Amino acid sequence: MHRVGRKVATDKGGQTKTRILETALEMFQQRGYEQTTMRAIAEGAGVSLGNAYYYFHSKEQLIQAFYHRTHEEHVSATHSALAEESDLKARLLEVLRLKISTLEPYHEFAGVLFKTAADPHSPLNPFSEESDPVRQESIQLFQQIVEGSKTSIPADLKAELPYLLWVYHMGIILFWIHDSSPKHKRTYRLIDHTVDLVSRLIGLGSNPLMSPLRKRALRLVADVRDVAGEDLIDDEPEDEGVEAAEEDATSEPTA
Amino acid sequence: MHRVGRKVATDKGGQTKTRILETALEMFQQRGYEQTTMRAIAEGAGVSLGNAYYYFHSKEQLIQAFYHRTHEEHVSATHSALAEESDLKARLLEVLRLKISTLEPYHEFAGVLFKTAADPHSPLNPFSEESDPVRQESIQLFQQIVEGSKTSIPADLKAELPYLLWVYHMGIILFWIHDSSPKHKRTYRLIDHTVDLVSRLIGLGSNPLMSPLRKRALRLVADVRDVAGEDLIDDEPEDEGVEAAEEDATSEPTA
DNA sequence: AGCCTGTCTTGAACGTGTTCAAAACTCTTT
DNA sequence: AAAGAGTTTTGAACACGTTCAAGACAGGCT
Repeated sequence: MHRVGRKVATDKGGQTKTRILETALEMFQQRGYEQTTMRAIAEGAGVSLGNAYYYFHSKEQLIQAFYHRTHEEHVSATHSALAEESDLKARLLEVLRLKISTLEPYHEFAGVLFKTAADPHSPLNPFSEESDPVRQESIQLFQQIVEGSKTSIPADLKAELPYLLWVYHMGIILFWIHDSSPKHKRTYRLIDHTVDLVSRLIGLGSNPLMSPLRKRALRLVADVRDVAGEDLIDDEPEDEGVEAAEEDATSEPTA
Repeated sequence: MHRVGRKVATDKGGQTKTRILETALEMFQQRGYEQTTMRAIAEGAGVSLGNAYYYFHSKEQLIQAFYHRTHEEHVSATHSALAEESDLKARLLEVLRLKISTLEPYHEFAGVLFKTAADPHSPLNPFSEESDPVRQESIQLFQQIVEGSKTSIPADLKAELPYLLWVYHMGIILFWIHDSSPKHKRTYRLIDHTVDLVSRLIGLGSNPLMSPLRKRALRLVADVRDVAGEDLIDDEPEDEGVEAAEEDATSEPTA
């Protein structure tokens, strides 16, 4: 409990752990996720089946480890570009492109990434409280993109932007997974077009005239961000939930 | 091969099939998806394990059957409202609310619905060619909403709108799955707010002044809609895919 | 040296989704 | 009736993810 550095000298455990992960990723890359069995991974890494489970509580956890690792690769690949460029649009563009090229070797396998990300209990899920470190870290990168840029953005939007961009980037990845065009041209094109669109939207949203609309939209986003959270009861509990719509502040009919 | 009506008289097969589905849904509702075993379903339906697989090739297929069934319930629940109301916003609002209330009994279990929907090979996946009848039918409902409304909408937008609304409605469901507020108040509130937003956007997009922006956006949507499709090669194959961005027609800088 | 308390490793077992060859059934035709 | 051609049903077997009790392997302590 008190003594810390004991295994630190050799770190046998850590070594086996990475050996297992390494083997797993390699096999995932070649045979795909479903085709790769835990037994095969264990054998490939030269350990027993039970031992693999000692380090990774489930097969799914290997995916998270994968996501974490590629995330770190991405961050370091992104480092120099973020240091030089200060234009928000250019930063975003570069970061997204690098994300795709980082994931490149795993295109075949990456499908499962989303199958698990959509799972309500997965930490990669866009909703539910963002307690998980993986997601936090991932969102932080987009915070850096925003913070480090010269573009001036209203405080409220600036606060929500990292999360929004993260969701956007997840969408790009989802597209890429299905993109079977040569060299994933369509994905890169989509990035070009949407980054342009997004940066325009940010510009628009920063316009003082847009303030009321922006505030309205941001309230919505904040509301959506963590559904799993508290059970806010700001209304009388007597309510069918299916017939209270025609009252609303801050709204004037348009259509 | 030539004779058609043989089993039609008794339809023994069909009966067992629905019996199995019925049992499955009931069990899913009570014990959840993972907790419910195929063996339990078979036993509950009074058939052998192998027989259950004769009618449903996989456990996942039961989810699709579930989706299909609730979709039909939803359609019929929606029928009268769509006949009476002609305002687009009101139509959309009602249809979404009814969707949630139709799914209501399956809130606990519905999580897996999305776990599979995100799977690249699932027919519920928003991308990949929409060859599947389930999704087609589902989108058709939104087409009815649009077609049957008095609101005037530009043709190009009108064409893409059903798909867009379908994706939007999937988002609402995803939110609802995570919504643990009493009576799913937050979901109904989200519907109110977003429907308002969406209908305004449609109004905006129908404004002649917005034509260029709308066209641009719609091109993007059409491009996204079916990624799995053709491998369009409209460029020279010599390209790294990571450095062609600063050329673009139909765009004037804004920010 | 011998214990002791942790970490690490093993192999067998369990439960579950899925497959399949063979049996049972049903209706039509001879 | 009997034979034949579907269709439906069965039960056993397989593969895989996961669990767990037990053992092996470290140090550090007396």
